[in-house]
Amino acid sequence: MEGDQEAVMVSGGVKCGRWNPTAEQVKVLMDLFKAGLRTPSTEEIQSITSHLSSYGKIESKNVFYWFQNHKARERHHKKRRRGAAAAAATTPPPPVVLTAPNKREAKNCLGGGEEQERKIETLELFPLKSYDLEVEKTRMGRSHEFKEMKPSALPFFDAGMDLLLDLRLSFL
Amino acid sequence: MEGDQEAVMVSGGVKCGRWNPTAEQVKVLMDLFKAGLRTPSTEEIQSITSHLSSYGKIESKNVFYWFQNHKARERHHKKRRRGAAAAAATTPPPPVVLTAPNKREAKNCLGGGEEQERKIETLELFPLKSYDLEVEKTRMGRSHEFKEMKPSALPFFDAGMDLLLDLRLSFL
DNA sequence: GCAAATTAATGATTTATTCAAG
DNA sequence: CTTGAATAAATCATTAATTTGC
Repeated sequence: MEGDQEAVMVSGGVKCGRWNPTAEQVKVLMDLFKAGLRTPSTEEIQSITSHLSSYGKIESKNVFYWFQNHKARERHHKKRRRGAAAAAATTPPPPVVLTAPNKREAKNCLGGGEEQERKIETLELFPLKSYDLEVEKTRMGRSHEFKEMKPSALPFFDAGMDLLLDLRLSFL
Repeated sequence: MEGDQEAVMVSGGVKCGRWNPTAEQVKVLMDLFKAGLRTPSTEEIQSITSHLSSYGKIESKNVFYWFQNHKARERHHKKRRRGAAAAAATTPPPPVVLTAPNKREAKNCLGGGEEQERKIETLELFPLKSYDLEVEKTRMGRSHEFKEMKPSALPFFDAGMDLLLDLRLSFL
């Protein structure tokens, strides 16, 4: 039961309900998640999407939503846990806690500070972005230090033309 | 005190913090909002952005965020009502309340159902998309009727190719 | 009168809820 | 019931107003 999950939409009848992830796709996504990826950047999303497209139809937004939902539901499931003995020993401690270039600075915490953000260090699933670059990007970081900063260090404000819809994806 | 709000960034020093709307830009946006536009579609956003770019630097996401924030804050301000005669004549009742092709179906309501969704019928600010088309688009509305619906009817994520970063912005 | 410090607005991001397809 | 998709509410962060001391 794992060989024909794709090829249901986009065949001729323009039948495109919602994305139905393939087993392989889910596996990769899950691996990435387990590795610590929570909020992939635009570039990461694109990269992931690109690679996952080999397994079947997929769009950037699917990847985006997947991480969003998975993250949210992971938390929610821990709190509810149908039965009783729930979040007792069900909380597998975060694997790696390296630099967190994606979050603000470190965030003043908000929900209470349950689980800090965690970031991957080396994901060998496929060459994503070379995470070092993220340190430079740092979203927008301290923009008050723009003094001598080169434009390359900027996020990607370049845009150049909204004609191509260069919307971002960094929400969350 | 109102003629030099632009031309502060994008001059040569690559100084681009956050978008700072021009008076004209704000005016147009405000007009659109007053006309009833609350959650513009991608195409509308693009069109608006395109037209507003004549007044100064602007990106699609700015337009998107603007509507989002303005909508949210309009509601919030009504509940709090700071001083007394603050927004006295600042709250003009909704002008037109035609079809609501943008929302789901009619939504089960959520906040309580204060003000129903309202939609513009004819915005003569500039030829947007020809709102008739919206009836077809209907965001996603009854997506269970996808039967013969063309992919063009999809929200906006149509994508076609993530290679060009056609991510959307409809979260939130 | 102006520039640093403080506050008020509001642009941008994240989290929580909701809806609906499978 | 599970989960992809979408929206609204809450939050953070930066810019403009405004105030204050000189």
